Amino acid sequence: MTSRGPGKRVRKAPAERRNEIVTTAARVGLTEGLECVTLRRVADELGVQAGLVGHYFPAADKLVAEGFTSATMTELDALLPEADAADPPGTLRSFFGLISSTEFDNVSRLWLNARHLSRYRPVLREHVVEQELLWCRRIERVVAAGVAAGDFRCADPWVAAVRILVAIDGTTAYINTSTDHRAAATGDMVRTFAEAELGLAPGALDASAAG
Amino acid sequence: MTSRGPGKRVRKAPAERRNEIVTTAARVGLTEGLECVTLRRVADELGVQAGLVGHYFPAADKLVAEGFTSATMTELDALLPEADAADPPGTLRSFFGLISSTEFDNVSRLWLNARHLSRYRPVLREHVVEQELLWCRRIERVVAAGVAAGDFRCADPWVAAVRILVAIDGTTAYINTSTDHRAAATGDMVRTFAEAELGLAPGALDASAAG
DNA sequence: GATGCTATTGAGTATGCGACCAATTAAGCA
DNA sequence: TGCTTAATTGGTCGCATACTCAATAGCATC
Repeated sequence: MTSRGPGKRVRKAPAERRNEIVTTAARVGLTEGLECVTLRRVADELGVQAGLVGHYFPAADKLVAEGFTSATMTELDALLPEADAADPPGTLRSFFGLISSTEFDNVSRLWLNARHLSRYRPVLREHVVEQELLWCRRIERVVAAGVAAGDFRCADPWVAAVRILVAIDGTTAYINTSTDHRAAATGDMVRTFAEAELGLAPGALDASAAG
Repeated sequence: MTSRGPGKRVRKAPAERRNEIVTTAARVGLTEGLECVTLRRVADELGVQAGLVGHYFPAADKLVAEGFTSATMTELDALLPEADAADPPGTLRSFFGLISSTEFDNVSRLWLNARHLSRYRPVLREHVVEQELLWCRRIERVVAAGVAAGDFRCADPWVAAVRILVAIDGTTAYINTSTDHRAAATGDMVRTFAEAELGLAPGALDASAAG
């Protein structure tokens, strides 16, 4: 839909152009996979020539990596807004509710994608490691706040955050294969695991439960 | 090392040739990644022309899928031999010992690789789903045997097997990225989770412990 | 309105992939 | 021993990628 006639040029400020390139890369990466984030694909999406994208990203790896970071930062802010410090149990209830909906599927695919691709692309790997730490710290902060408020009970918020993320990544690992076969066994696994890890009663973090 | 002079032909029985092609694909896929399993790469490895591999696998997807299956079947037999039905706790102790060694890293990478690649390759996906079920059933059998012998206590061996695998896949998800950052928090997570799931005392499945 | 800077084009190179195929030749069989 | 079959060769083609670069043209400034 972003099509102009051939030859017609739209000249933009470098910062703006670069920004829309990264945003496009993020969208393509999130919906179709990081392998589809190519100079041509992003250029087509924006209705410009591939050479232009190549001008802003002389190494395509960097484009993929920045697209990934852009996508995950946006998603994290939607899942765990940095703003609300009050009511840690409510924050986690909302969080577990969101990640168990099908809208989170593309995010699961993106993480799986990025973690595998990091095997071959060092630039991407650095970004993935940084985002993993960022996500973990964001959860850690909520846990720590809950512990301080007397809502949660756990020895080490960092360890709890790591383990909760491990549980999440374990259940989402099957997003492209046998998700359905396992739904019965893993449906509430992450939430109940988190409740146990935080010294809560079963169901305490259930978003769909009354309360 | 598998180099012959140019033009020299070695004619083999179709079954034998096909078998060594699949075995080579498995090795390349396990050590370098399934993306490296190409007609040319496998042909070079065997010292034959690419056209020959294409003759046995008119669709390259099938080669990748069969290579994956070959690799995972071999690994599963090494981790959980079908033979030993006696001593379920001992079987699991050995299993957890093996998967926490660095020799299991390539297998972790392979699963991560295959689960992502399944997004784009339906033929591979079918094989991955089948292997996931196979691995799960193999664990389920050990759990069921342990329950029957009075060693373990759990409501549903299948559910327990699924959850143990989820824990494993969660911890191995970081194999290409920030494994080290998490080692402290996840080192014994799989084992202790399994012990809880099977109604065992902490450390009961520790291979390195005395006993 | 003219000028200079540079964002942007459009075509180029090189590499790797799967797929295809006629010619060759090794090996089994009559 | 000679014949037949088919495993194997050694190329080809089309397509997609990243990357390079001289030429072009939009925009701000004078």
